Amino acid sequence: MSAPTDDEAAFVDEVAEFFAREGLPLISGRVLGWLLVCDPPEQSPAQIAEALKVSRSSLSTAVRLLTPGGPVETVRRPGDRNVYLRVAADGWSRMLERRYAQGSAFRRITEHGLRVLQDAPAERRERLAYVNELYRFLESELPALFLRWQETRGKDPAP
Amino acid sequence: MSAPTDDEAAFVDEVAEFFAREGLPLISGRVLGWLLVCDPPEQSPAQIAEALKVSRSSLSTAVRLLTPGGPVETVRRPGDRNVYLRVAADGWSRMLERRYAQGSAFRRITEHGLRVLQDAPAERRERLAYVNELYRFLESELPALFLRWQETRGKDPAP
DNA sequence: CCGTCGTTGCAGTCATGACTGCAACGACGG
DNA sequence: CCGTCGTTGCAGTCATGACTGCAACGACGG
Repeated sequence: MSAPTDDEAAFVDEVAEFFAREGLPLISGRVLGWLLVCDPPEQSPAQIAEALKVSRSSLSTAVRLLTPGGPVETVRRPGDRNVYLRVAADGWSRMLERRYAQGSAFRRITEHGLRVLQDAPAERRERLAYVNELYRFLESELPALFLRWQETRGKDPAP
Repeated sequence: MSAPTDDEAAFVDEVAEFFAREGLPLISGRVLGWLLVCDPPEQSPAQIAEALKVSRSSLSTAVRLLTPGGPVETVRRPGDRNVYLRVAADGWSRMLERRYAQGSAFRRITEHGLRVLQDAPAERRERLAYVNELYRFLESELPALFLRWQETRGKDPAP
């Protein structure tokens, strides 16, 4: 109940490994994986720390990376001092949306570069201008993509 | 000519910093930034190493991360033993496409998780099933997005 | 054949950050 | 008021990987 089976542990590690390649600490990834399969689906930090065999302090910092606007949300129950964590209904698409939105930061960098080359011949600015256009294209198209997702599937998040 | 101006160096570092956050080594990011603005646009490894003040060996390994199917390509000129590097005309969208395609790896992980929960009640599988659907959605939509980009803009890459 | 170039491997340095374990704190239900 | 919980800060360990500098090599134009 509070400990993962071998198969579940293997899955948890796969998830962690995947997100580690994207810069997330290993423990954060394991929390994410565990919250996807654990039973019950809402667990207190203490339960998670025990299930994953990690110290409470590192769990606390690991959760902080997942919870403000991320794929994990916090639940409080009246008359219960414990805090519970669970995967947020729409948190995953929010996370991906935010990751893709990172591209606009790079769009701004390319525009800085174009300002630096302000007086250079057009042919020298071409490379940067091309990349800038690509990011502007994605920036204009991706929100519509996620909107379409919300419409088809994301409408019915459980309370 | 072979050394960046202060403004160019600042731009190069911005690019490097951005890609460093995505797991790319600092030097690789600086090479990428430099190749976006340098003059001439094609430079030999020796020239780049001098412009960026890095050792040739680390430059060589840094370039390897950018060049096989990445945003940088290698050019050889007949009667010239030097190798030249430049940003590939369509390399940038290829790079992003590949990055987004990474999602299918995670889709496979979610399917592994669903197999692990094969005998669990449907309500417990819900969380994973939702994430799985989201990745399947993106996997089906993103290729069309890049295709549209190729059609509108990517048609005329310089030889 | 000589000299330069790009690559690769290796030893070694250095910075970073993930993680643990402990202590201290505020919150809060009993 | 007591006890547990979650959080935060801190010191300390450990692994990783980025980078340098050197040596060795093959390729190749002169």
